[in-house]
Amino acid sequence: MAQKPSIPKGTRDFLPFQVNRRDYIYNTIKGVFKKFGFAPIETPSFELSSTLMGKYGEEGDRLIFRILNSGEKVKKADLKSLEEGNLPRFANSISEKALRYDLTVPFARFVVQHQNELTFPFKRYQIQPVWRADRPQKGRYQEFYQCDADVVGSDSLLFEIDFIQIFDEVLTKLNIPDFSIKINNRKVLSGIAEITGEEDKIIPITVAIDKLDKIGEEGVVKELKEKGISDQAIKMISPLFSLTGDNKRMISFMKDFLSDSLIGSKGIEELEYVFEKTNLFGLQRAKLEFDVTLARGLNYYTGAIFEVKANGVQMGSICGGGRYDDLTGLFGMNGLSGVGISFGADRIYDVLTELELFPEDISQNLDVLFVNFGEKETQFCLPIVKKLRDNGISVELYPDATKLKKQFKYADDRNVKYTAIFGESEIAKNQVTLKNMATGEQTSVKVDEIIKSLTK
RNA sequence: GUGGUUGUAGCUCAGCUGGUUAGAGCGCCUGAUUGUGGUUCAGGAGGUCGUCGGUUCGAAACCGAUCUUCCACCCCA
Repeated sequence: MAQKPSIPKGTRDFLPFQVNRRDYIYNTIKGVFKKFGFAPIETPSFELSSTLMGKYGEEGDRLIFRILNSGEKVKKADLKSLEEGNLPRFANSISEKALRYDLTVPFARFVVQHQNELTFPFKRYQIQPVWRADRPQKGRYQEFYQCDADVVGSDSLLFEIDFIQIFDEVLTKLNIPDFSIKINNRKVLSGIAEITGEEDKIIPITVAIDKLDKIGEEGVVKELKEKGISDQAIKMISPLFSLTGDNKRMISFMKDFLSDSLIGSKGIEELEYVFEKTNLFGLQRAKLEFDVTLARGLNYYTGAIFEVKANGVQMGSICGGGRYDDLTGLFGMNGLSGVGISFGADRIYDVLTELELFPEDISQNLDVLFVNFGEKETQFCLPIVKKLRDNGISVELYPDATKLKKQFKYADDRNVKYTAIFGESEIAKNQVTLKNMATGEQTSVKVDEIIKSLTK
């Protein structure tokens, strides 16, 4: 018996209307990337394990999909390591490849490998699927697409400003009514750790305060204590919990707060620059917000950190990004600063669905359907069909001369704009009857004028 | 990775403390309407109750395993 077919957890099939909607998102993003001077690249869906492992922290390693060695190669299995409980070593003995976990690390590898073929600063965009062995939830899949734009080879803050505009422009074009671009700076976070005398605990500190809006001040204090942060340090940090007001005010507060920290002051200076320059031209719909509690991608970000949230929708962040000063250093090429952003296309899809923001016409795959009346009428139809197609109009002639009810229902299901009726009586008058499927209105047009009336 | 949750027709869901032939709405197909879809009416098809095993005279229901869904952690797009 045929078993019920299924697909692995956290993966999805896409129906035509869904692919149309996804393409609409990708094309919008691509258009803006191109406008800002980014060029496309692609990298393999899987990399050598050694390229990926250890680049995302311990958590990340756990979530990387490994590819089992093929055929005879599994014989290399290091059974001794398995017995000794050394699972990473055992895994490496049977797997030397892994599915791409994000687009940033493969990009760093790409830049190092092709450094002599690239012109710096090198700006690329890349839209490809990535895989994570995470437990699926709503808006979290094991296979999903990332749409990244990065620039390497420049530490100019002008790129941070460009990326803010890219976020703004893409999401405005997609018609998302209300969204916030949150920005912070890793140097500010370092500064906080420094002035509290807990420099080595920067990660636990920032991870804890990142949860402020979720678990509240008490929760954060509790977590800080659990991580072994001194009471004195917690007391110093606590003013940050109630930091509110406009960006200018928060920044000036942080400026004082971090005045004893060189690195912290540098972070504030960078933020000030970005805000000041962005204010010169303004943004369309985005709210640009400084958020000290924002702490993402700490494993490699060194400067700006971005996160974008759609307001009024229950959904995690829809975009992220930041600056990483030495990503290519991991592959032996030092001193190249990079900054980049990523659009979470799948989440944007869910937001657009929830807010009903997809345009109607993107699910339209067929402009005209010709009714099939039989062999004789087909003779007259085919040249017209050809002519319409040559003019960029998508046309089908129904494959069988079945009853009209069925043909019209097919046209309806296909969401066709016009049904063309070219039967005996029309042929006699050298006219075609065009039925507008949305309004039900029928008009007779001369055969020579079909294209004119369809393209107006 | 930890704790929980879900699975019955294409879809959304009923189905009582285990008891004949498992239901509804929507969708689908056929006809009313042999040159007209979206409305209406009449009829029809469609289910090894996620899968495997166990308990029982008897399981959609109880137990176990497994897969899947969603949720909270962890982390993250």
